[in-house]
Amino acid sequence: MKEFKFEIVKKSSEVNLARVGKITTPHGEILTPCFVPVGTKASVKGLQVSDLLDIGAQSVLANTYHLYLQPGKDRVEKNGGFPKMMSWVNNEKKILPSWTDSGGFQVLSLGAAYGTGVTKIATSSLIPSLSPKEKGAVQKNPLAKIDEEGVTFKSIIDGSLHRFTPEISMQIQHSLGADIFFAFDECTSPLATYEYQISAMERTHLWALRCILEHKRLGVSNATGAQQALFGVVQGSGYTDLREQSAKFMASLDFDGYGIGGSFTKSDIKRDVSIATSNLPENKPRHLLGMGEDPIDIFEGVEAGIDTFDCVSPTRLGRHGSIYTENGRVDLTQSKYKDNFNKITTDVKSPLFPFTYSYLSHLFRSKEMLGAILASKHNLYFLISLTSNIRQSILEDRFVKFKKDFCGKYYAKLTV
RNA sequence: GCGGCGAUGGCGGAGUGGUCAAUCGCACUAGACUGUAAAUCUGGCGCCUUCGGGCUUCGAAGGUUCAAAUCCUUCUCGCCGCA
Repeated sequence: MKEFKFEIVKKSSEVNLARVGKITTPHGEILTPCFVPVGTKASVKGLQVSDLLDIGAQSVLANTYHLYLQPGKDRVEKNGGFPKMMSWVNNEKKILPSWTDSGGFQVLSLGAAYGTGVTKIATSSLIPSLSPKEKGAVQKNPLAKIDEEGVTFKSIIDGSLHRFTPEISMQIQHSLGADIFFAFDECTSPLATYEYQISAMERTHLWALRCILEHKRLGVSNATGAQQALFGVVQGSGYTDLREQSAKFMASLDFDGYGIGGSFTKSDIKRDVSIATSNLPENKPRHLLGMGEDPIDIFEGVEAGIDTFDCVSPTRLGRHGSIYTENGRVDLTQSKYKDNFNKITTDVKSPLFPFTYSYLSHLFRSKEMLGAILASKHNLYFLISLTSNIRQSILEDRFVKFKKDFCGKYYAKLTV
């Protein structure tokens, strides 16, 4: 069986940290930079595996907290792991590369952020001037409570209590059977104080050690029998000193690769990711956890030395009626698209190629599920293509021009 | 023709003397969404506004009352029953 491996295929001739790479897993290769579709509950919402193959998806990422709650780790294990369970296979029926997230994001989404409208990206600079949304944030009845040893979650399904520790997250992820999985970490709120960011980061560091020990103790995946790769997660939020400290600590541990996690201030993402990657070993892959709603985040992530991205935005935005176009993001539910009889895209490979704005507008207004499906597939196609084109542009030493051309169009004023 | 019931904002439908520009749902409209609590959520939705408030509304016209979507009279229209 193939072992986990990462090779740098080419370093960018134009941008310091950017590189083209290849991750080898027991279930195949992932060419980087690339975008990883999120299939939280072993389902990329709205899409079949054949759709994912159509649009060039190389791997899929599922979630530990959600699959643990439903259908439960034992059922997933008895299904042969989540990739086999969802038939994440190529045309030769061979299982494809996969990932699981550790539940660390739910520490934020069900904890400090729960019910507040706070997201991991702060729109304004950290503490002094909060956006109205953030000012109005009032925390009540969080579903996640953190202590030094782990996190107690209330089930989002039935309110029952569940305990996650680094060890338990490792055990669950061994049952889920992904090729690559993440250490259990604490994703903090971008609004937390500096003092809190330090204590949370230190806790995440201690948990990282425990994850490595438990992973070694557990050995190969109980679901697949394959050796899984464990990625440590760099924290530190929007503080450069903490990002550096966290990256150096994680780099000192024996991880197979690294996730850059936690919260960011929108304008500082590139700076903070660069600090993290600069302090990580060059010969190991870096994944930017949960980032990619905005194409500029992907460009800047690549410039900051990121190899892989995952993000729920393409499917969530698509379900909610927004699509990416080369001229920017378009909200198909706006009234002006009812009578727009232009084709949405000239790209024959997009699932939206045959259709007019008016038709998609109709699908969303009449609440036909096909609208959400098509838009989700299109958005994933858009981001997967974007990362693939970025890869090609680096190989051909024209990344800077590609970025300029793309962003010039995407961020110009909409004229649809 | 007689009797009964009904007519409320784009639609459905609350309200049956004062706290009603009028609950609520739908539709409409704008916004949000970055390791999925999300096929979701938030705002607006008579007219005007210096956002304090002002103005005109509940089939039509009159009337009672300090006060009417709510009570009375007539009319118009609709539905049901009897001829």
